[in-house]
Amino acid sequence: MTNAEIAAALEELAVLYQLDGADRYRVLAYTNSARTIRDQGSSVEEMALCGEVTELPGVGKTLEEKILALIETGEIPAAAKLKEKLPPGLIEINRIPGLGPKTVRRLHDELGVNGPDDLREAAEAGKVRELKGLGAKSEESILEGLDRLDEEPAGPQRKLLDEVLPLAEELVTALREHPSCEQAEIAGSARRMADTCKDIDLIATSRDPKTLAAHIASHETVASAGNPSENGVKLETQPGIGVDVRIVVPEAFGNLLQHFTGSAAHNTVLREIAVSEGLHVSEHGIKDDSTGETEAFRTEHEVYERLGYSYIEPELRENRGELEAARAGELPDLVERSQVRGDLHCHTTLSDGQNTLEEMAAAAEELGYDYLAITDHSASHGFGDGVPADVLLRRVEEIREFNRQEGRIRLLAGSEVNINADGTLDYEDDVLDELDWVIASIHTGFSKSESAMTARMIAAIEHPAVDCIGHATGRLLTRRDPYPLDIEAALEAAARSNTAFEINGSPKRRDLSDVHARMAKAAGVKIVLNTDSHRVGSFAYMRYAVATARRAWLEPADVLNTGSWWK
DNA sequence: GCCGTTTTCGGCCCGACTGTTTTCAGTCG
Repeated sequence: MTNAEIAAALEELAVLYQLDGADRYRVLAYTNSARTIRDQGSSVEEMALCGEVTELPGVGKTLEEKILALIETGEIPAAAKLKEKLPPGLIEINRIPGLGPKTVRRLHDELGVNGPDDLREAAEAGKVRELKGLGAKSEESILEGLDRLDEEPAGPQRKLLDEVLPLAEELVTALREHPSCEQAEIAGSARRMADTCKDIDLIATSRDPKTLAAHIASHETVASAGNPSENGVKLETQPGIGVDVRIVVPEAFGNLLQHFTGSAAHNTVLREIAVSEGLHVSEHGIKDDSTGETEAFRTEHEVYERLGYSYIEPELRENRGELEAARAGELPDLVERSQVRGDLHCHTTLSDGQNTLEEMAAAAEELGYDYLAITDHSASHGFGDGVPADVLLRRVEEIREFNRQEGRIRLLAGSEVNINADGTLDYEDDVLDELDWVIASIHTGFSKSESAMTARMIAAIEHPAVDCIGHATGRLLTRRDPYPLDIEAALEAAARSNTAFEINGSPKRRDLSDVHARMAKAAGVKIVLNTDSHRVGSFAYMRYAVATARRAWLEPADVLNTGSWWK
């Protein structure tokens, strides 16, 4: 059972408890533990079976028992029991924005609503507005919510970071250009460079906040806007991405930025610790119990300093140990984009790329790189663009020829070799020996068992010609789950055989993930930051590879391509 | 349900907005 499946079961139980009217802190305990479990890189099932699951923060005896029952029987008895009492349709309507568990429960108890169909019927008959505390507006928004539920049965789709960031940057520029704006920044998950974002958070300071809010609400990308107020405005953009703009006075810019950068988990724990020290943290400032005064700060550095931490980079703010490390002065010196000296994964027109070798080389020179590995697909790659061994060897000659030119980027003759179903590679060893750089990747046969996939990958890792494993888990964010793989076993093998793993910077991959890349570092495996570019424009994806590396706490020394060509 | 340098009970982050109400509960981030 995967961590995601365990987390989903606990989240479902949290919703059921909520609908059942349970104490909110009990519900919170389930939600928090679900998040912790989803964030774990290694198998929580294994931890549970070894009796170690209570070592996870927020997981105690009761949760251990429920997780074990889930693993052994496929369900949690408490959840099964609640499901008999509460129709599954209630969980469904609980997803309607503005409809929380309390209201859902009342709709069930007082109107006999068991799901979306009942709810629609009751709303259309004007029954909902008769409930105390609900009125015509609530009824209307419920009907709208029901329509949207039909449109998006899987729930609101999170957007990839590269869909969100350019829009966020455009809007923040528009804010800065307004005369009443003093400062504006992107906050939220986009600033933390998360894999996906639900919406965009922008923050700004102004002496005339209402005017600034109205200004941004009239931006050309905005489809509709809420009421601009002193505190900001909510926007819905043409691409369907929601934007939350918050505005405060300049004196509290640091507090606001810290608050809205999050994550929720980071802020919650930060505030809990602060409370135990007599301090109350909010977006407006830090209130000190001993003086009763609230102090505002212009910068985040000052906010963290006041709370006893060194400055924590946004990418680290996920409650994954950064607060403890910041107290102890043990935060990593994170790798930066400017330290990357070459890209070691790209394709040309020889396989499925859109640009020629010369064009890719010139683009990499533009970026100031010292070297670029040309890694077209190998012999058996599907889609009719495989590269037979003799064609590859001619390409190697071409690259040697290129490298004889004075003053040009150093090209590495490489390949992205397919890992066959049996763990062998699809070029002969004598062909691989001609190459400077070999990435091995799995492109087919994702449906095998975990043990088969792991054995297959370890065979490739241990192949003496393989330098690096490409997009190791095969995940496509928001579209395809990773294939089953024992990542710990793979990393152990890689550490033994001195094989690197890439962080593939394509925004739809980000593979290795931040969690896995951090495990790689702990296992002593070197990381390569790559773009897997199929056209010159995609070299810009290095930004996302670096972002994942930073979220994985990687320092320059953990990343091979911060150095000169070493082979 | 979890947790502990206020430790085995009694707490548990903070504030804005919405829709409904004349002071607030529920929801959201």
